[in-house]
Formats: sequence, C-alpha cells, structure tokens
Amino acid sequence: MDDRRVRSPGAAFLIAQLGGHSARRWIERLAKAGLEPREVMLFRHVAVNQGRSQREVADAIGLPQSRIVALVDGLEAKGWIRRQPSASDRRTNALHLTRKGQAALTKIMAVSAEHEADLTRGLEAGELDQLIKLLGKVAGVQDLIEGVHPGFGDANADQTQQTGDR
Amino acid sequence: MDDRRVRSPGAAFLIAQLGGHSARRWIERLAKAGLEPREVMLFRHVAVNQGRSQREVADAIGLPQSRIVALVDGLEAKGWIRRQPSASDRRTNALHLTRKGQAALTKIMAVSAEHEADLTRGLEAGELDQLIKLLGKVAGVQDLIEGVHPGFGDANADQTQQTGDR
DNA sequence: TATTGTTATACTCTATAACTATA
DNA sequence: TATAGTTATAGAGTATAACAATA
Repeated sequence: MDDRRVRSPGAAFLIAQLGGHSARRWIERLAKAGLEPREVMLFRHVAVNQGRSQREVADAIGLPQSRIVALVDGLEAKGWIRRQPSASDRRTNALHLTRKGQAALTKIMAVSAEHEADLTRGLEAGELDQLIKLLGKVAGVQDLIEGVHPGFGDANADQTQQTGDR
Repeated sequence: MDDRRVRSPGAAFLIAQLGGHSARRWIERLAKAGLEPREVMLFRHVAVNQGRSQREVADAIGLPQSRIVALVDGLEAKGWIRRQPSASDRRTNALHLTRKGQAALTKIMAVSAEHEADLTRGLEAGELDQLIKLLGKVAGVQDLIEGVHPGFGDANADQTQQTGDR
C-alpha cells in the first residue's frame, strides 16, 4: 500500500486539524476560568446585540428556542445578563448585559487574547499577517466571512481528522 | 460597549472557523459517497497500519475498545476489512484491508482530493504553498505534526465559534 | 491474575412536540 | 389563529462497568 497518498496532509487537513486544536484549547482555557463554551457563545452574542428577544438570539446562533432557555437561566443566575420584559409585547424578553456581565466579558476577552497569543507564538509578526491574509482569502471564497456563524448546530460534526496518523 | 475588541477575529478564530468549515464540508462529501466519518477514520487507520489488534487501534485513535467493535462490524459487513484471528494469541484479531477495501480507499482519497481542491480554490499555487508552510509552522509549535491525532474523543468539543457574530 | 474482544447498563445531550400566556 | 417562552418526552450517542475466553 502506497502510504504517501494516504498520508499526505494538504491544506484542508491542516486547517481542520489546527481548527480542532484551536477550539479545544480555547475551551480548555474557558473551563479553567469557570466558563462553559455554550454559555460564552450565547453571552457574546447578547453582548454585541443587546435587547434582542430569546427567539431572535436562538435564530441568530442556530439553536432551538428550547435550548436557549436553560442557557439564559444560567447566565441570569450568574448575574451576567437579565431578562428585560418588554412593555409593548409582554410575551418577549429583551436580553441585556448587566454591569457584572461587562466584567465577565472583559475576562472572556482576556482569555481569548491569551489563546490567540499562545496559538500564534511560533510566528513572527510578518508571518502572522500573512497567515491571516491567506486565511481571510480562503474564508472569503467559502462565503464564510460575511455570514460568519459556522452553523455548528451539529455537535457530531466533530473535527474528524482526515489523515493517516502517526 | 466597544464592539471592536469583542468582534475582532484574529488568527485563532479564523483557524477554528475554517477548521470547522473544512471538517463539515468533508463530512458532507463523505456522506454523498455513502461514507460515515467515524468509519472512515478507523478505516484509514487500519489501511496505514495493517495487522494491528482492535485494542491497539482503539488506543491509537483514542476511542474506547467498546466503540471499536461496532465500527469494525460495519466495515467488515461492507467487506472493506477483515478480522484475522491471531494464531499466537487467540484473543486478538489482526485487522487487515481486503481487496474491496483497497478500492474503497481509492474512492476516499478521491473525495479528499476534491475537498482539498475546493477548499483552496481561492488561492494561487504560490499562496497555497505559503499557507501550508505557515500552518505547518504553527502546528509544529503546537506539538501537533508528530503525534498528529487531535484526540477528539470528546464529540462535544464542537467547533464553538469564538467571535461576535454577524 | 491480567488482558482481548464483547455486551449491557446507565447517563448526557439533543431536538420535537405539547403547553401557557399573550397577541 | 399565531407567536414567545417554557416544560416534558423521547431518541441518539456515549462511556463505564460487567462478562467470557484466553493468556
């Protein structure tokens, strides 16, 4: 069996491998800081889009409404966001960041910055710029930059490695 | 709230985003060809490391032995691999590729090649080389090239997006 | 006594479908 | 009648622990 063809990495594999690694490390860092990835995902969305209803948030991040409930419960229990009952439509809750939430956001950004620095520590400044430029180019062609959210509702789309190992 | 810091992409996010995208697209392509990612993962490992026991394979790809069983059952039912009972130790099965498996492997490689071409279609040849070089450099620092297998036993380590959306 | 392959159990996560209150 | 939020249910996927055969 001619190993070479089976093992050859290629950009697609490298990206998938590194992407999985990046996501995993980021989650580890969050965990150390007592943060859960899904909460963080929703929390950041609320932070950037304050005042949206749970329904709107659910649609935006591609999660069923039913899952939002527990997530919001948790974030509210932590005191990071609050459900603001709407006066005009008493069925809806507008989600807002609290003061405590601002602090949490700062912490999350710090964690992300650490993560970024760690992941790119092997590159010089110029190389990093190059890399970001090239990745951006790929992302652009893949219609990824604009819509941004990968979807990822499918937890089983795990970062399956595509190479011959070892 | 100063959006900019919250939204800023950064290499780590870009990589995670593209990595998720790459993995997802690859899985889609496999599905079209009637292939299941987990099967393919195990199958490719067997192809490159023929004759290993189920236990060895399980350890290598970081899955519990119990999960290997059903996977091997499926691949054997397809006629791609076979359980070769060991003469020296009658507890173990050595896993081998069949002739039919060779053909399947060819098909899988074709799918992967298509995927590679599609993902990198936005780049010129020189840029692609550059990208691979830079990614390789990052991967090297992250101790990823050598051990290769990302682990990924945790299906919940989904490629959680790390950005402010939209 | 330890180990390989296997099966069974118990648990987590998830989407889907009811349900209520408002509109 | 339709929609927002919520709760309940039922299914898939998983690891862990038991099990039988062999070492």
